[in-house]
Amino acid sequence: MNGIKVAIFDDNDSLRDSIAMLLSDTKDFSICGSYAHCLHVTNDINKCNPDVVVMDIDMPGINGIEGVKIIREKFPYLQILMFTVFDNDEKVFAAIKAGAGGYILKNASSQQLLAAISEVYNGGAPMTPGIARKVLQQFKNILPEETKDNYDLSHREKEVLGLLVDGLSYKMIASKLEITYDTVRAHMKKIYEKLHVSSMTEAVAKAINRKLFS
Amino acid sequence: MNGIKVAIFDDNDSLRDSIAMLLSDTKDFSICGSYAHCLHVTNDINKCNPDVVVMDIDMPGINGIEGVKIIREKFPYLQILMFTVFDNDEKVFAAIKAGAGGYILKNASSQQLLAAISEVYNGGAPMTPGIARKVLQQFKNILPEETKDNYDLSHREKEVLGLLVDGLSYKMIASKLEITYDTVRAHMKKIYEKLHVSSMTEAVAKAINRKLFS
DNA sequence: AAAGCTATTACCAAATTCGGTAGTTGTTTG
DNA sequence: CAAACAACTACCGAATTTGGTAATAGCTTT
Repeated sequence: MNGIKVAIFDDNDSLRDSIAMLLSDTKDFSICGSYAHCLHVTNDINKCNPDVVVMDIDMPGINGIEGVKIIREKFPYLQILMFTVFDNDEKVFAAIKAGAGGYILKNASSQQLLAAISEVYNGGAPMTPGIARKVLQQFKNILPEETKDNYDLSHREKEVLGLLVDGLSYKMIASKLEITYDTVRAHMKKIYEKLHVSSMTEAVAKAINRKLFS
Repeated sequence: MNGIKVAIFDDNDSLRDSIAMLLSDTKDFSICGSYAHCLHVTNDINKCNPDVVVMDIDMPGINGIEGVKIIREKFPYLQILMFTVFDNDEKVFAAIKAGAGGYILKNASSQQLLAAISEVYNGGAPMTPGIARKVLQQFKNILPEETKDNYDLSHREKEVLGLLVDGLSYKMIASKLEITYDTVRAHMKKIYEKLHVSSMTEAVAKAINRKLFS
């Protein structure tokens, strides 16, 4: 057949044509749509029904990241490969957050682009080495800290603190745990002591920031 | 010269030998150390002084992830490539958190292994497609929510909420902002309304979780 | 068996928070 | 100019939180 069907969104006409040409020359890929902007992205995709979308970022009207968001909402399983000149953290992370499945830079070779389209179609996450490193670095940073700070809370105390973080009052916690209001208070006192705080807000803030909850 | 110097840690003797053989056959790589465990990892690395470490996970005594942590502490700039059979989230994320610069599975081809060593050495982050997808997926999930949820807080309200998150009481906030206690209350009422909450704890939890503060 | 820890309940008094209502002032916007 | 909004102040009553002290029961460790 015509292989992986690709749709391109990029405001650079000649680049779009080059890619279309490239894809047409292979037997594993085919081009099913080529658009200069994302203004009618939903319609466009409905019409050409691609397997993979190649998406630029800098486009007039709706930028590529917004475009990805729109596509994600309407076509949750469609794979999207970002193909752009931007390699700054902000754009990269925004694209991933929006739901892009891969991110390669425009200085990549034709072969790399084809390989990336194929990879993203097959459930991989192709990235330019530098991009991959950025992602890994950032990922490492925001990965939940090991809860070395257990603060030695007992099981019950954690339970109470958890409910507190969920916004429950003493009374509600008592009801939920089927214990007395005064028991909840006793636990809270212990928790305050162990966390070195003296109010609900401080306890909640510390619990969340120390990744104990939520 | 002898190209990229590689040290291998893997308890499978024959696999280690295969890799050593493979590396010796190329001009771009050389093997400088081959070890069955991480028990003397610091010494080992000091002796052979590699550019890249290829690290298995399942090893007796000290596992590969612990090994990575040790290496990271002593040799912050040494690149480490995980090379293992494990493709479960827990191991993958733990390895990244520990400081691995790449993660490929043992079912990869020789060529892919060589490419990965080269890539990790050159500042990339080689990953098996499935691993990359896992990372991207998880990354997407824990990436800070877009602050689309600004909740339209006014400048003053943000200020008040910020102090609340820091654990201050109404009275303390009033004092800090040099306004009346009742004014603080007025702001709080607005904040509650905008955040759709009705207690300090809920406000704090929402503020932190929505990345509005701290 | 004594000591230590966890979970539980209880009461008091002071401090703090919450919801509602109401008003002034100054700035921005249609 | 009128309307809308942000910042500010004020009071009331009810609900909630906080700190202190005290006690019982079960379970584990020494």
